Amino acid sequence: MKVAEPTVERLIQYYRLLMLMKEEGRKVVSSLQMGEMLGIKASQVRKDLSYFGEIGKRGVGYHVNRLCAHIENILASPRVWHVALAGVGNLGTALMGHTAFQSYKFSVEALFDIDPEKVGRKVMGVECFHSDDIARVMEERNIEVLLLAVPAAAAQACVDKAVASPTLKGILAFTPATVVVPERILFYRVDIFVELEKLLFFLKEQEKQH
Amino acid sequence: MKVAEPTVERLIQYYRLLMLMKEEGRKVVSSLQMGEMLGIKASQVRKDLSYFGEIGKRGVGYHVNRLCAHIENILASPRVWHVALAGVGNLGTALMGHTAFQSYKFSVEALFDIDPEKVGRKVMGVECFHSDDIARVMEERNIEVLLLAVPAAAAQACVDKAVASPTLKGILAFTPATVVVPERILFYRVDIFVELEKLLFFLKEQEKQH
DNA sequence: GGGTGTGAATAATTTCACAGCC
DNA sequence: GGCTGTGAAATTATTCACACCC
Repeated sequence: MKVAEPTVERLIQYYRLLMLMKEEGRKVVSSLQMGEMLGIKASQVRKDLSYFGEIGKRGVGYHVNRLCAHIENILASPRVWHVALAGVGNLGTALMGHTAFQSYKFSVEALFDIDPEKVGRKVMGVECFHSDDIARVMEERNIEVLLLAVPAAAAQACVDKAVASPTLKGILAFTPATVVVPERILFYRVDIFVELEKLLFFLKEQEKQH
Repeated sequence: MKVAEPTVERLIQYYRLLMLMKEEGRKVVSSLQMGEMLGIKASQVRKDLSYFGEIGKRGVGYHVNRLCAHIENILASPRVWHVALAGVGNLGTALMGHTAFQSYKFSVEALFDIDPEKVGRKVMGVECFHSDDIARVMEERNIEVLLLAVPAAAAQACVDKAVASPTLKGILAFTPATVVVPERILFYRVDIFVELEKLLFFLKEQEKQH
């Protein structure tokens, strides 16, 4: 069955919320309550959850533990993905240090940078290689996902090197740079400045209506 | 006229691309060429641009400088927004240090943290206050936008304090934490881990089809 | 020929509304 | 009475296809 991207995005949010509720010892939750906490309509919550079978109880709601396990199962990885991080600057370090980055779904198998201070060292327990060796190291270590946290000017060159490794399947970029990626590679982007621009734009629009 | 969010998002991308082309001295570009560089269909590019009047030339394409100025005008701020950054950790510092953060559209008027090492000091030229004083400082300095880069556990408390300032109009959050925000506040989120989860999810789905 | 602008068609996504069950 | 599950309706967003202009 094919699942739409907005649905996946919300499932992840439901899952996070349910984990919190689980910790609090909460047993049952309704679609309305979940929706209110996440800014989503109750009907949307129910629709999303209904794609994967009848998991709630009519007149009652959803059993927190059960729903949690259910979503976990939907989102589960068949195996641990090998990922690499290119760009061990402030942003890269912030990512690596983040608790949510300690996931059982992937393991960081290599770092890449061009700073001689970092190349050859281990940073947070992971070996750092020179960016020139991206293709070789990625292939050797069977790395499937590249996290791109390099400066904008270096982004395209990095991608071109990574794409040379037949193991590469997906890229998650943190750069505002425009990069061209072959069709076969899944490409996602987290763009802080686009979001900020959008926020300012709609703030302006809002203001226009007095 | 109301502009849809996906359109605004793409306009920002067109703008970035055009800036690069401008630097390269390129004079003219077609919707097909822009689309190819951004992974967007040519018809989508044309539709987006047509919302704001006829700016291209049939049989020729778009004049780079002219289109650039045109989009700049659409996205322009009526004034400089006052923003504050809560959470001066690795991520916050990475943000502040980023070149794209030096924008004429907003100015960072205050930082907030709870680390005594930082409170009372200036970090990258901006005063850092204790998070307890968020409401007061935001009101004093007429701060309209809060960038939230605090740890997940502190996010809701920070928002609650910020919301107490009548000057607050929008929040851009970098935390995966679920936070509840009043309706009147524009809320945007940049969620690295959601994007990573989505990437892994669709990688898995792709793999399922052998 | 080449490329825009745009109404119409299609596709994707959300919301409604209500039957059905606890 | 309360809340889920879900077709149908509504809304939103994308893509097509072609008239029109350079």
